[in-house]
Amino acid sequence: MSEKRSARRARLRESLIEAAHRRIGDQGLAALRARDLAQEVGCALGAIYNVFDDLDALILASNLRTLKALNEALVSALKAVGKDDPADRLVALALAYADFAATHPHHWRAVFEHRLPPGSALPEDFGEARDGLFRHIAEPLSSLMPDASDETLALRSRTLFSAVHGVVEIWLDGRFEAAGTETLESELEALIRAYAKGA
Amino acid sequence: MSEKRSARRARLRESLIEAAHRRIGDQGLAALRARDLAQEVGCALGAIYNVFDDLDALILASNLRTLKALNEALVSALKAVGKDDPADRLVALALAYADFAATHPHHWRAVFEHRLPPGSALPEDFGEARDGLFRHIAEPLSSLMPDASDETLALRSRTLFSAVHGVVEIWLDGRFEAAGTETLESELEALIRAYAKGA
DNA sequence: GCCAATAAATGAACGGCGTACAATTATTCC
DNA sequence: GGAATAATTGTACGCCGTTCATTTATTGGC
Repeated sequence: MSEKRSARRARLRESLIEAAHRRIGDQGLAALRARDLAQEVGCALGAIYNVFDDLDALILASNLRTLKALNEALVSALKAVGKDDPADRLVALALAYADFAATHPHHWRAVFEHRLPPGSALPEDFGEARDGLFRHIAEPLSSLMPDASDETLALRSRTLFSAVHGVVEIWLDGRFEAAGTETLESELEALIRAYAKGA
Repeated sequence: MSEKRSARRARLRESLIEAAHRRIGDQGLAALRARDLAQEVGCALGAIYNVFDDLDALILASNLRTLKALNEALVSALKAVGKDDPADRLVALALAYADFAATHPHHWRAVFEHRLPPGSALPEDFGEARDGLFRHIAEPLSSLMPDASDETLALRSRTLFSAVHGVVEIWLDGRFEAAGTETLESELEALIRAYAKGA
């Protein structure tokens, strides 16, 4: 059996992703250092590049975890709210999104801050995980706009997601005086209720 | 007269800001290099640090220009639209914002991408220029929500700005398939019309 | 169980970055 | 004109991600 090799490889990959995820959560993406990671997982500096093309690939792996955790948070928020009122469901999604961002600010920021070098494309699974976020919105939105085609529904979903994201982003940004989370939540709710009412 | 000294100083500052602004516009913030700047304006590498504390200060100076240009774009958009319908005015603002971002993507991104080292605060004039953007929104919004207090009006302005910003950001982001500008514009208009109708 | 073949692990070294600094040159003021 | 002062210079430092020749461990055939 040639298990020992691939098993060690997999274990190192896993340790590195874990360490990177933890460090990003603690200190933010900008504080991530290859040398720190190597020391933390107990491998040589060069060993990182044996299991990852570069740090970008490692960051993407960590960010993928964040996206999956975020997705789960949205799913359970949808489970906890009534199925009747689509506006309620949209509000629940937005509040869950804001709560996740406020609870894991560094992880959440890392997903949107990180930029690949120009020319390289996002891996497929990452794009899929991101698109999955939009889809949660499409369902209640279709109740709200019964005449809309699937295409415009997809567009509107992405737009509404982006709007909520923008509000959360600017409200949680350190450059603005940090307002209480209650303010953010009531603002989000006001935005979405108005939008739902007008749609 | 001790003009020669301060005049030279001012000229160097100006040249550096100009060069940085141009380079950011051409290649983006991430491609900005102190050595390139020094070569472009014809001064020594160390001379930069004689007129700026560090590159962050220079970037902030360039970003301040961007903010001022953006502000002017919003002002002239408001001039070109009727004063009657507040929804029209909000739409005009949003479209002008999107147009500016699409026309000067690197400059626009630099304003929001750039992060100061933790602990240091934004200069006053920068914060003022940024807050000025919100104020354009407050005016039509107050017509839309005549019962709202000044405080909630300020909050709603910031929220609506953030929402529009988020939509533009995610639509112009290279990580998403770039849709046509018309799509972005129609999405923004739909978002704001619905919001205005429901408010 | 041994031995080539092959993959993995190592850490010193590379090139590029922002910034600091001692030495040099220019400007100011009396 | 010359002492005092400020600006300019470019080398050098420390840190970064990444590479690579070398060493070490694992594998599959006999």
